[in-house]
Amino acid sequence: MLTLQQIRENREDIIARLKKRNFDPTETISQIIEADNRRRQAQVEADTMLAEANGLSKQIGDLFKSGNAAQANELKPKTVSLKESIAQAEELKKQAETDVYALLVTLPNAPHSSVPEGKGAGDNLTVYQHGEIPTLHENAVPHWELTTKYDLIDFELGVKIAGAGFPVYKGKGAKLQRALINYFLDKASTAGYREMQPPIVVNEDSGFGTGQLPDKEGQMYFVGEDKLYLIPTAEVPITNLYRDVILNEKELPIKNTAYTPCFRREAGSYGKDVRGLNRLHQFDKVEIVQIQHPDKSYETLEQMKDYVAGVLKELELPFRILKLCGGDMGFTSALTYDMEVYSTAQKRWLEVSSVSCFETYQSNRLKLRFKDNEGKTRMPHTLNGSALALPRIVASILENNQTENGIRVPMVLVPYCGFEVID
RNA sequence: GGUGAGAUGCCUGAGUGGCCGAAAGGAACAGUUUGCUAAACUGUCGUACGGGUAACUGUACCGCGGGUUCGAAUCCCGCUCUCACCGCCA
Repeated sequence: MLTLQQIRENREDIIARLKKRNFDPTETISQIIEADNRRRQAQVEADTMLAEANGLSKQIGDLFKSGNAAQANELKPKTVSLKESIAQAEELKKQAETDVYALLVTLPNAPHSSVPEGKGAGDNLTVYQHGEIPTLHENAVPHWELTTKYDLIDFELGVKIAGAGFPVYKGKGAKLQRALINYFLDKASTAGYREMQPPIVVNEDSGFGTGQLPDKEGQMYFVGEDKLYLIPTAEVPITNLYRDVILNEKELPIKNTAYTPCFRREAGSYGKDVRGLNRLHQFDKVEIVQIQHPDKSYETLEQMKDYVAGVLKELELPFRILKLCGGDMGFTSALTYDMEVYSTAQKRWLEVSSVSCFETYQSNRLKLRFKDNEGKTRMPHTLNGSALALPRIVASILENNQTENGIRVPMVLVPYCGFEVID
């Protein structure tokens, strides 16, 4: 979430930036500042009285020790009455804190100044496009037919053992999955990311740290008996590795990558969006996460964007990169690039990656800080991106590379899966 | 699942009612010095929220939440977590 300091010190700037999300935070921000003023006032009162009470207690102790029990006992009632006033002031302070917090969590991250204006997906800015859209043979079909034709993925079987959106990958389909995961991880390692293998369930504190809780509660699978959430992305465990941590500036940037299955309830999705591999309850993804110095985070975001673009090029897929407009950005992001590959058979763009800079929005929640070279404690910026999510990559490989005689595997994956054609 | 022990600062670890925001050692950082991939010495060395132009200063925090007391790291209650042993098991 945004910090009080940001709001107090750069009020107008924050308001202007938030307006890009097509809502006016002016009122909320006034309320936050009002509540924070109340909090400060209550704290001053409480602290003053506490100081007095502490002083009295000390006096009483000294008196007892020097044998002046009678004098000490005289002072006691004074502290008792003080205690009541203190309790009152602290109650006010607590209430004001609760108010501030309740308001603060309703505010999304403030978009970066370069974020384009816009209401929705139609207003996103295409900043890059690469690759030829292939011409398919006349019997070309969408991936959900190809997966059946070549016996790669069994959606029905998944329904039987779990439910819709939990596919079973079979034979070359399963091998292709494994090849992609290994390829993505190897690429990330080469780019300097440390490979990690985190738990795929997280506790409530972690869900809060990266911003999934409280507002996206219904989107995560929850194991009630143990109060654990199935992760919707590796971003959650990997970023939470650094919850309550104070780093040294010299440690920055921190670069981690992880493959994990991802679980999403996708409540409310329907229609062509959920057909085949387009939207699943469980899918595989390799995530890259960085923690970076605030001065370098946007430079890093560009590098991460270019990194993902490089992977897509190697996979020989036609893709474009969008800079999301204010109206289409995620709640916690300050700037997001989406990568979309073109699915020739479905004649639509499919989102396969999202690369974002969160500035201090996550750090603040995580209590993630670093000591800068002057010894000052500051918050670093967090960034992450998919590199990449598998299902739609698989869908577009199948669809774009289909021929009359089978599906051609991208060159770069051949060493990983051990075959050149799916037939 | 059963039984027992424990939770203190970056780490180890002392502290059982006021002199404790907390000993000591280690690590880390800065400096001094030494002709050798280091040692010795000195200093610094928790976080958060306030007040103050500033120097400085107040408050809270010894797993979490309550309670007792003029006063709690220290006593009491509840919770969570960790460890050990047994049982079960990949």
